[in-house]
Amino acid sequence: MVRGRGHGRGAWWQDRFHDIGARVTAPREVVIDILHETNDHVSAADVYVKAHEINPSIGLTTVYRTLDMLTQMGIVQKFDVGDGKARYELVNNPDGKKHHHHLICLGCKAIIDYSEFLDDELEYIGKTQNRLSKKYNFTITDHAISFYGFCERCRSG
Amino acid sequence: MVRGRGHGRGAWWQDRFHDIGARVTAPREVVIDILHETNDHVSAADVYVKAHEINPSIGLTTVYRTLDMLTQMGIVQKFDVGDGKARYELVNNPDGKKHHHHLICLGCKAIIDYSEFLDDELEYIGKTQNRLSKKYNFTITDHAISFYGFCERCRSG
DNA sequence: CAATAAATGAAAATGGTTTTCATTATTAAA
DNA sequence: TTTAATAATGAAAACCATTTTCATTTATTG
Repeated sequence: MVRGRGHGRGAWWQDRFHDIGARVTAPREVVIDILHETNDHVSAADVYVKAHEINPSIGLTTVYRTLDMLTQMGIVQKFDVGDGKARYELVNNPDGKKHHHHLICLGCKAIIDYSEFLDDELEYIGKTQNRLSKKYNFTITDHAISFYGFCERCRSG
Repeated sequence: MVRGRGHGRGAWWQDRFHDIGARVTAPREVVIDILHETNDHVSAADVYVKAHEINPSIGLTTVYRTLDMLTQMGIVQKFDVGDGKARYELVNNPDGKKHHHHLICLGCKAIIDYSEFLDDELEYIGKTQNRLSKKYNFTITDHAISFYGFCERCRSG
């Protein structure tokens, strides 16, 4: 069965949209395509610039609305580095990038992705998630681990 | 040796200030006192309201500046729930509250603190932190673990 | 094809955070 | 102490990411 990275009728995320009664529209396709093609942690403005190149009629408002919707659906993770603008990235998913976490420099706000040591993580997170969801009667859909500190540059600066 | 919760001359954080050549001023004392007395995740505005009750001459700008400074020093952790305002809380410290992490509801943005299962965490985080700081030549000063999902209310809603 | 409802974009409004700058308070020096 | 140098403060203005409003367009349903 061919599914791959294509976005034809039936791409995985379109099913998710249909499930909740949301329409699959051109602007939404563009935004999701951009997220797929990016390995960065993009801001809404970043997405807007790229979307605008592809289709100048797409407005910033729609980008925000789409990113919010995707976040609500758990398709995108929104997070904050501390520089005043939210960042977005695709959550682990059939087509998406590998599960990873962040190393954030408090000096220059640089973000390093790491995806090593996932075995240990899986064990720890799985166990903890189970215990927490029981204890607090909470449906857990995602998690984030961030380490803060200083990169070499900012340490010596 | 009595240290307790007092903030007389020599309180732990004042030493930190002196170390970096920052002055110990009345507004800064007020802000730090407020953080000590709060178990919540306060916004800058929250701190401002309380500070203003204690000393009406304290301005919002100074609250922001003090919180930023404390964040830079690693005394306070700044984080974002996704509702547009930054939250602040004291990091684990001699006087501070217990090490904990967050369970964040994507529906109502409620934040549940949990501090259970710290033994497992200590093991996992300690190991991972070591490996990461070596591999990425990064000085790690702090970490955050957040679980996202839906509380009972928002799940059934 | 018509009717209904959802989605969109432009512009304006919002609101948290930062900057500016003149004043005040703190520290170090004499 | 008093004074000089410098850091910190507060009010107001500026900033800027995000949200709201609303008239228009587009997608679905019958």
